[in-house]
Amino acid sequence: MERLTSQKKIILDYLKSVKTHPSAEKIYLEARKKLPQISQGTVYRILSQATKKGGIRELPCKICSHFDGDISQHAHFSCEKCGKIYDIFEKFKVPSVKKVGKVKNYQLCFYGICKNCKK
Amino acid sequence: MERLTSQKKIILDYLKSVKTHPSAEKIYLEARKKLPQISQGTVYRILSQATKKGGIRELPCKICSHFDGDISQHAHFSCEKCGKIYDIFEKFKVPSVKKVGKVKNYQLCFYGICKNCKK
DNA sequence: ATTAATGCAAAGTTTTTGCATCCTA
DNA sequence: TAGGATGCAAAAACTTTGCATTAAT
Repeated sequence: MERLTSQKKIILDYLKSVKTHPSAEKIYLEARKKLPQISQGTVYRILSQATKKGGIRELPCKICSHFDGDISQHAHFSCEKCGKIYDIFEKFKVPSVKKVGKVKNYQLCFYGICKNCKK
Repeated sequence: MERLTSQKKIILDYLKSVKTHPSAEKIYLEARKKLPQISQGTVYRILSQATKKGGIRELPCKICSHFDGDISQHAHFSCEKCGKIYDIFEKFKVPSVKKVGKVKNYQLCFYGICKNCKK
């Protein structure tokens, strides 16, 4: 049976508390503030386990994966300049793709320059 | 000024000719059939250059990037079992995200099990 | 007590890069 | 023939993994 360790709690609590879609590296650095001896391997293991279980969501991106503690269906906007990932909660109609297969989930991501960087 | 080399031609021609969204590794192996001495570094350089110029599109995925020679706006279905990436040409309405920033392009990808694997 | 989970470090993958050389324009 | 592009190999970046040890149940 799965055990709730302090490492797991700290990582998942952090992920649920932020809206910044942090990378594994960022999560590791953040967790280390509370648990200085935590290792990157553990962070990767916990993140991949939680993703598999569906408790969090992984956002595949060119450089490295980012993680989202909010598993409600929503889209993202990724700024190509500052790297920030914004949440997009506006509703949108997705096409039916039953012909191709059974969809478990999907990802919609916009790429561009955010307002902050455009100034 | 940019030069058209045989390496570039072979890679881009290949990408335009297939509908399989090959990975960089696959493209390298394919290109090597025609140009045995081509190197992986060159393949990566050509792909990233063409992506930047907008001639091809990169599909970021967990394991490694895949590339699409079709830059028309369309969605994808990624089979979690066989790894195949299908094209979805059905139209769909995307939300306006002007509040967040200027969108250059976007990516919509469905994840699930394809009909072929479900059999 | 069991045994799942961790820390550590080594190894695995994918991608990038420096540099001498080559070849397109 | 100038300088952009390549091949090669080394290095960087990200992630996974084996194993002895720790700690949750």
